[in-house]
Amino acid sequence: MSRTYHHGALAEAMVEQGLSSVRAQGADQVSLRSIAQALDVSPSAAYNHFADKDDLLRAVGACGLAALDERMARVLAAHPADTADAARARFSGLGRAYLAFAIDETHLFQLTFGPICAVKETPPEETGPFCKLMSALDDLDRWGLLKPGTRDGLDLIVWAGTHGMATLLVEGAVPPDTVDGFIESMSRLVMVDSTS
Amino acid sequence: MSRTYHHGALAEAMVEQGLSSVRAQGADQVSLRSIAQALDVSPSAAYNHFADKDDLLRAVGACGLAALDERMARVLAAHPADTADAARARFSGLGRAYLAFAIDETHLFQLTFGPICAVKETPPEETGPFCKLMSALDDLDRWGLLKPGTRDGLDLIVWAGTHGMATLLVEGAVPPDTVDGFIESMSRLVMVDSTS
DNA sequence: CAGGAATTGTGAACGCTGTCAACATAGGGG
DNA sequence: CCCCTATGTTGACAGCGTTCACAATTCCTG
Repeated sequence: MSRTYHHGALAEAMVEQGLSSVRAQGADQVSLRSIAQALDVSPSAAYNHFADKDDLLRAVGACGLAALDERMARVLAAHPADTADAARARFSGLGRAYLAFAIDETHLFQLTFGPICAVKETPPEETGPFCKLMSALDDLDRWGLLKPGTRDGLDLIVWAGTHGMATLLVEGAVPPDTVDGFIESMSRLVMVDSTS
Repeated sequence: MSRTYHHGALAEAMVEQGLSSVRAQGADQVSLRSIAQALDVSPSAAYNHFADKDDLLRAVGACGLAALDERMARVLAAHPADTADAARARFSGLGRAYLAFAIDETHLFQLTFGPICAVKETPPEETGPFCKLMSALDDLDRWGLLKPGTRDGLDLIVWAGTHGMATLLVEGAVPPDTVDGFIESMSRLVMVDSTS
């Protein structure tokens, strides 16, 4: 019996199942056992591939970070950085993508940036989303669109602002229809006046 | 036996014990049973005062919000808003207090702004910390310290920025020694040039 | 091509958890 | 004085993460 005694790719399958379970119910409500059951596999099988439940959830969270990064990469692909307007579009587009991810992947966002998946290990300079945000600022600077003398420290302001707005959205402290105003205010604050 | 069959103030005692357990271990690691045990009380006693574990944790999280609010209130008390410099000090002081809370009450911060304690119910205009941040902006505006025409939308920028910086600190994505730079950049960005 | 080793699965068990129902105790108002 | 309500206890339940001993499969080596 059990022609498929070996699952073959249990690790990937569990991450995938974990991904959809987290999306559906939030990481707090997901149990290792339920993931195993959904795959017709005994719970202890997971321990051949992951150290413990948190380890599995970390893998799921990493997928979340990758999904966010992909959204932002799509924005960059859509706006080649060859004009000043494109640089503007890249900047606000990246912000919008970040916030859109928070809105329609709330649970995944919570896991990815939650206590379990400490970003501690990966320094910010190497995580895709932060890196892309920074390079968008560099683009703006290249086209002279930043207010003079403000480049220093702007990384942190923009990153914290965007990430903070995302968490406020996720917590429900602020409704989704405030996103447009936020992006516009942020742009006005950071960039030189566009009505010239 | 059991002279103290009735505890008398179990609800408050459980919140207090929950508070110190959360501070020590983080909300994820705290069990209802351990709180009851620390108070020499049976676990089910909790259900006379709280609907379930999350309800108890919400009460603890509310204490966290109150603690943050108190820190910010102390800043306001220390700087009466009667000069332009005081207005500046109130603004940056409130930001520093918010971030200091995130740094030395990490676990409590995570609970207070985490998935369990949805701020959803309490609209932002009524939560103390946000309200104080807003009024500090109004103070700056009154003294003509804001860049002209930027008042609108600044609420969200400043709130999201501060809260975002706090979560980055809590996640360990950014070290505590970046706080000074952040506050300074934020001030420079929001306020009119101070070297006049 | 045989056979042992490494990999990857199972099953039963442990202690812990949140929660509930049935019951016991205490204190206050008719 | 007695009952009612508030507040506590006891015991039980299902579900959880995790571990251990073991079985099935695959792979490498000789």
